[in-house]
Amino acid sequence: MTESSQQHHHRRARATIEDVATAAGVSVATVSRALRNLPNVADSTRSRVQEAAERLEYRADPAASRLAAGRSRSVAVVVPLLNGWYSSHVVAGVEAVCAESGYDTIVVGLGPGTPGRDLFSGTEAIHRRVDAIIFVDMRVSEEDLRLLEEQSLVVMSVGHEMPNVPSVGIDDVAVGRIAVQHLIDLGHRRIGLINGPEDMPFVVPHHRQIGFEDGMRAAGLEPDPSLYVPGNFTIQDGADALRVMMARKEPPTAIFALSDEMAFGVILAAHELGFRIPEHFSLVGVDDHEFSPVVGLTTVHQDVAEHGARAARLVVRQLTDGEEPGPSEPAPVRLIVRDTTAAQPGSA
Amino acid sequence: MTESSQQHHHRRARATIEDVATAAGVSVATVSRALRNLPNVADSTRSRVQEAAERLEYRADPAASRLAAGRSRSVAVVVPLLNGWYSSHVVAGVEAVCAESGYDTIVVGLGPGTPGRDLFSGTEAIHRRVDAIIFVDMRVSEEDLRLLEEQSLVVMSVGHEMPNVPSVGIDDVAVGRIAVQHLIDLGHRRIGLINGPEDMPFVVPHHRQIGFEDGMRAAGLEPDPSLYVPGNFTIQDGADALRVMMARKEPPTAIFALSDEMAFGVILAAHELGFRIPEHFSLVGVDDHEFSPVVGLTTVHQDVAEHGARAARLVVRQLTDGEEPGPSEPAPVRLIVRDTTAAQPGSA
DNA sequence: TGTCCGGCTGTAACCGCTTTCAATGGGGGC
DNA sequence: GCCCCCATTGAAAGCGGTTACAGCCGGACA
Repeated sequence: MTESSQQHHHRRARATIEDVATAAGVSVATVSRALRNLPNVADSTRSRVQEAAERLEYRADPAASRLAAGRSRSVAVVVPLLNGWYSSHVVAGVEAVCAESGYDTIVVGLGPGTPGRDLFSGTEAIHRRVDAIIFVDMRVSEEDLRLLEEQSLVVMSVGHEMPNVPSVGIDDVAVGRIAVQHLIDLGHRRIGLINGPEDMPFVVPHHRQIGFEDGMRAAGLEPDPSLYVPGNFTIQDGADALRVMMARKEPPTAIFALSDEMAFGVILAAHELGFRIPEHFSLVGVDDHEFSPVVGLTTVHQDVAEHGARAARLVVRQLTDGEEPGPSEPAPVRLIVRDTTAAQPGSA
Repeated sequence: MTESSQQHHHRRARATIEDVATAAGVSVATVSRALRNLPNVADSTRSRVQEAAERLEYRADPAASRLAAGRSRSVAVVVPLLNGWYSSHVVAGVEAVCAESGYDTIVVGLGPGTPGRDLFSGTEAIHRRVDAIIFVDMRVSEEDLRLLEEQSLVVMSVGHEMPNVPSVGIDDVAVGRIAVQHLIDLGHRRIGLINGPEDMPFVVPHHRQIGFEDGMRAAGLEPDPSLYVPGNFTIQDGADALRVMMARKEPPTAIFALSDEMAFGVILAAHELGFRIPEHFSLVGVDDHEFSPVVGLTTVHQDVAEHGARAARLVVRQLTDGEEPGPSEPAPVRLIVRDTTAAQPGSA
């Protein structure tokens, strides 16, 4: 091997649109149109351009496109916690359809853990960085929404309804109703609720509670708030809640936990306390976490990744066709009966 | 309210760098320098510019900056599964430091679930989209690495070592050794291993297995491969593995599961099969999952979010100072003894 | 056969910032 | 007091696309 042959082959510099134009014998404008499948390009021309592009391994520089076109072809997913079960599933769903549609997915963690941070201040504000923002489980102030509006960003919410913002999520009232209905059908009357945090006005747990109470009343039962124990959606909260409930004179015969993670805590604490499920009490959760089938947890299933996917689809459609999404119906949920619920012994 | 007053206040169009220049009475070049804290700007000038910028609510258009500067100020995190425990924690860590350093974090899911997709093909190739790529738990071909190299992208790996790529992760051999050592110290001799997948040559489980075997031999014990059960790191795999192990004539008195999720499966199956832990056998996992303290699982702790953070810091530093990271030492791990391990009854 | 129309293309003006290079001016050294 | 040097600043050339606008040309229509 001679000196001259050694690795002098360092690939030509990245081809620009001009190179392609030259190679195809057309103008850059035509290349641009041809490659983006815009109309008004003769078929023969288009294929000639495509060939040239392929041959040169041409890829449009996204920065240049963005600058010229004024659209970034990327969407931000803003979540309180990037490694939470719910958020990470939503992100996965969003990313899948964004990728498919040619959008970049940029994630932003904006929880209690990141105090000073917000989307608007600082050099690194969201400004002009993305075409759309998908909020997951976040409350956004009117003021902030107005700012986003002003930048004509497409906004979407997952898991939390906000006025004037299209959202995807489930009917949380129905979730509560379905869960409690199942327990009532099994003959349970004294049903405990492992609720959301008690101080903060989150709407998801609130709705589920409403559904729970609706369901009770529909069956002619009066919900007993002394059987509500607040929780923060962690497994530990579930475990703690069970201890509190079982310390009562008359413990519930069934428990509705607002999330599977809390239900897992219940299961653990039950083992420790010597209770057996469903012999001693029934338990139903919400989510259908990956672990739920394994522990046999009866739960209200929701397809969270699909929520993200759906949100992303709506966003992409709006970005593409300008088609504003109407008020969409809530994503489906369904009860999955497994091994943690059984008929209340004393009942019919 | 008269007709003319209605909402005609639509905020002035976004200020450009020129507006700031005019407002501050300097040239755009000076504004650019002043706002990015470059040297060679008089203090008085700088503050005048800053004031003007603030007053006009000026934010540099990222697309324009990117195009002009040739750097995108964003990094890609490529993971096999966006909603896995490990990946989502790494992503969280990466995002936190990227945000702090003014980088966007764009996520890419590139697992078995997304067959045709790769980083290089298609219009939406990674090309020129990011300054750096952080691979999480991914094997990347030499060929692909060469392509990335060519684009002079900074590359980093988390959780998986590759030749010629700086990586952050733990010493997986040590993990195996630590876990088994603990069990041996407790008097266990017949120790089961819930391993990685048996067909695929993943290095993480392999290293942990090596460590496991090293530890055994160091104590004068011969590891017994018939006590190895393959798994795929899911809770279900753990449960299944326990059943297999316990079906043996001489079941192990202790089990080392290569991940906490698999260990959870063991705990569940144990309940079902009527085994008590640690009375009937000891169990140690790896990860220190959020659930582990709650179930009392003894495990080898690793701070996964911190891995991501560390990787991001290295990347940012390299991007900023051009300082290539030397071979860094592995992140620390430590044994956390909780309730699933105890002395082997028959031992000293 | 002369217009008109519509499909294709090309020209060139941006998009908004970074950076090179040259110009300017004041202070220190001699 | 003069000259040189360095700290500041500005002018202008990109960065690599997109797109409004205008030109060209052949067929349909009268």
